[in-house]
Order: sequence, then structure tokens, then C-alpha cells
Amino acid sequence: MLELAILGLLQESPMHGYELRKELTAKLGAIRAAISYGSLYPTLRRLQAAGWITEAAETPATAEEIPALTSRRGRVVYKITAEGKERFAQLIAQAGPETYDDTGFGVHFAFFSRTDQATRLRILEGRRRTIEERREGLRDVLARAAERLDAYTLELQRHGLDACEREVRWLEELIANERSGRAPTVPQTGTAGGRRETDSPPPPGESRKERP
Amino acid sequence: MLELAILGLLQESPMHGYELRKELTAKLGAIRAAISYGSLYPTLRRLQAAGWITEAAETPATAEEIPALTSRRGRVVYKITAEGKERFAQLIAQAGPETYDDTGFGVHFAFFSRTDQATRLRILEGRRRTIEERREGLRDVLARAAERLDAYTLELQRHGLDACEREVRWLEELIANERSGRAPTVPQTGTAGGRRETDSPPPPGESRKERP
DNA sequence: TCGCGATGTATCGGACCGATACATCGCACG
DNA sequence: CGTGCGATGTATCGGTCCGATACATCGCGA
Repeated sequence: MLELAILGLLQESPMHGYELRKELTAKLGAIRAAISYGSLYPTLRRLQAAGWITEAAETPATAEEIPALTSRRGRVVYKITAEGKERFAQLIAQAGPETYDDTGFGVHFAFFSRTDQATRLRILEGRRRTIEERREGLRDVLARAAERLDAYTLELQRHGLDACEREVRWLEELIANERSGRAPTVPQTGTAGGRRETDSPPPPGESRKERP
Repeated sequence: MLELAILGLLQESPMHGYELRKELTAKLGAIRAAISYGSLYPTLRRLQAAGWITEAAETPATAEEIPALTSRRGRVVYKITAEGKERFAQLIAQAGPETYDDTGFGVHFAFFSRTDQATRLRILEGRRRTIEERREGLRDVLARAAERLDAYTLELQRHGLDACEREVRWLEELIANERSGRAPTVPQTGTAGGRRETDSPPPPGESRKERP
């Protein structure tokens, strides 16, 4: 998952670790708290070893005369390679079961603008399926095992069930929009009454050489 | 987290691993998919080594005469010890930062009927704080960095923000109820219009059978 | 009788987290 | 003037948990 996210972000521009973490936090803030350096740096090393990213020298020109003194460590800027872009395209297109759990779906969704429409639709429907199953599980417990559980546990299940129903509706909207070729705009039920006028559908992205 | 959940469940009745997993899935279904055996069994071993739980022989009487033949492995039933109950009480009362993340809060909440009211209130307020901070982070991104992000990422943030606002409202209800000493009943906005008539606040002890 | 799905215990490699360490830079405050 | 502190920045370590896999038993229907 982290691998996919890093490859996706570096496709937008080269970055160093700290920056990557901030961007990651901004982009995935809705689904996870913050990426730990304890997973970020080892992953960067792994990606570099695999040849998907490379170090880009930070201040390449003006090579200082005295390199030995006060060995400045400096920032390490990474950029994606051609192989890395291929890897990203492959990861983004193939959908396993982990594509539909909370984190996996969030990461895939965050890069939907780099995903072709057929894949987007497949992922949205897979996610809907997953949430519907979770929802059915919760309904079962509430209907069949309610007397075994205390009031707090029941309230937790109710809240979870509500969240599932809400997410299914959200996914339905997105799927409908996707089918009709519109931008991912969902009628705002939330806070401010005003709805955003997102002006244009994202040009259906780099439509890779998917078979016509 | 798993440790706390196991200790809590075994306090209700002795169980073997498979059963434990099913109960865990039922009780925590709203917050996590299913506990992996790859973490369950090692944790059981750890808890046993620490003396919090012990093996309870499954078919103690009728010791078979031929123990060497066809060495039946059989189920391993665990029960909690007195030290285990102390450990549970200690874990449930102390609140660190991990108490307020999604999983941690869910596990604590699922055992609220074994938690005293002051601790319940503290945890609910801590959780609200955490979600409010997440909400502010999302609002910041939506207000300040919207033009940097694509339509899909924005939609993800909006959906996340909506979930945060919803959860804060839910927590407000629970906190209000807690303060007034009522049972954890939240006015149902969801599917079926009927509201449950939970008759009494659960006496802070083990109040098993809830409704008659 | 044969197979198959549910029950049941167990391990292994890997992903990710939280704590920690350490170094530099700019700047506010005394 | 210095000095301390928060932001920036890279890095490691131990531990928790997951997903895949293996293997054995039991009941039941074809």
C-alpha cells in the first residue's frame, strides 16, 4: 500500500522523505492518521533497490571545494524511474482483496485521476460489495445475537451499521457518476448547504493503452 | 489491543481459540474485519506465559487408558486468572494516545459495561478531541489546499469530513447520556424508525442479560 | 465410501507502527 | 549577543498484527 502511494506521489514531482510524509498525510488524511517514518524510510530503500525510484542530487551544480569538512548530510530527494511508472500502472490496475479494505481502497481512490475508467468502476463495485458484506454481518448480529450483547456493544454496532449504509450510498453515487462519465461530484448532504460547482470532469486521465 | 480484548472476553466465559475469534468478530465487527490467527495464537501464548490466563482441560474426567495411540490434540480452552482480571482492570482504566485511535477506542468502548463511569467519560471526551482534530485537519486541506488536489481526492476528503462530523455528534450524544446517567441510547436517525426502550442504565458491574 | 465444508491449532515472513536518537536551521526572547 | 526551542530532516529498533499456508478431525450428504 505504502509502495503504491509513494510511487503515485513521486509521479507528481520529486520529493524527499519528510515532504513525502506531509503530502501523504494531506492526500490520505481522510483514511489514516499519518505514515510512520519507521515504514516510510525502509520502503524508500526497498523501492530504490528494486529500481523504481532513484536519488536525485539536491544541489547538483556548484560542487563545493571542501567536501570533507563538516560532512553535511543533507536531504535525499527521490524521483520515480520509467520502471517505477510501469510498476505503478501495474499496481493500480490489478485489484486483489486488499484493494477493498479501508486503507487499500482509500489509497486506490486517491489516485483515481491516474486510473482508467474501467478500473475505477471495478474498484468502486468491489468496495461496495465489501461494505455490503460488512453491513450484512452487522445486521445479522443486531438481529440474531442482540440479547447476548450489552447496550454499549449494541450501540457500537448500530453506529457501524449506519456508517456502512452511508458509505454504500456514497459509492452508489460515485458509480452512477462514473457510468455517466461525469466528475466525481456527490450531492452535498453535509454541513454548508451550498454545493460545489466542480466545473469539469477530469479528462478521463491518461487512458492507458487499455484494449478498446 | 488484542490482549485487552481477549482478557475482556474470557472474563465472560472460558473459551478456546476458534471460539474466541468468532466472539471477537461479533463484538468488534463494527470496527475491524476479523482477527488473524497469526496474532491470536501468539498472543494467547504470551498471556499464558505472563500468567493472565491458564489452560482449562477440556475433557478432564474419563482419562483414556491408551494415551499414546492416535494422540488426540483436542481443543485448548483458556480461562482468565485473578491476575488476569487485575491486568484487565488496569488496562481498561489507563488511557494512552492509542486509546483514541479507531481500533483502540472501539475495543475500549466494547467493554464499557465493565468500565466505571468516570473512565467512560474520559475516554469519550478523548475520542471526541481526537476526531475533532482530524476534522480540523480535513477542513484545513479542503480550505487551503483544494486547488492542489484532484476531484477524486477532494471527494475523499469531503466524505471523510462528513464521517468525522457525524462521529462527533454521536459522541456528543453519548457524553450527554453518560453525564445524565442514562443508558447509551442514541436517538435513531438510521433505518427503522423505532427506538429501543432500554430500561435502565447498566449497573457498572457485570450486567449480563439486558432486556427480558 | 468418499469427499467436502466446518471446526480447530499452529507457524512464518512481511508490513507497519511508536519510540527514540541525532543533527541542522531560523528566530524569538531575554 | 547568545541561547534555547520548534520545525525540518534522516534513520533504526522492537513489537504488533496480518495473510498465506499447513495440517488434523468431525459430521454429513452424494
